[in-house]
Amino acid sequence: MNDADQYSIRDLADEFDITTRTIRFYEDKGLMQPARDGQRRVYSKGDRARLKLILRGKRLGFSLDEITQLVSLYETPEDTVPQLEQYLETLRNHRSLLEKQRADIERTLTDLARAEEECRQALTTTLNGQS
DNA sequence: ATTCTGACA
DNA sequence: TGTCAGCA
Repeated sequence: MNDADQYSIRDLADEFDITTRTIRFYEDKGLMQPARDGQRRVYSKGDRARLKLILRGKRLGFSLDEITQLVSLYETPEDTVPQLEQYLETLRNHRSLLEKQRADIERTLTDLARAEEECRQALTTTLNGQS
């Protein structure tokens, strides 16, 4: 089911070490729209490239929503400038999200350190009182 | 044998 | 995303 530029869902699943379920999952999310041979899904080289992009986005920590934006860009090699600008915006939004999460983590860390210190003091105070 | 859709102890 | 079911 291969050789030319046609791939079965299994060909892609094996190639990218993912399950066929995962590929269908991405399709449900609108990330891919493979051709059909009756009910069977038939993937082109373009579909394979798209899946590659989806997987790359996932590795970079992008949400499926962000990946959807990135994939849509790939689908239109035409207007380069607008694409790059949109891509840049997606990257900025992602950076913004990560920085917010980092800020939240740091805040939680300081709160944790404070609680820990209060706990230590309460503990030593109690021990002193008992001895 | 393999894929597909739908569903969820 | 896994998995099981009931089809084709």
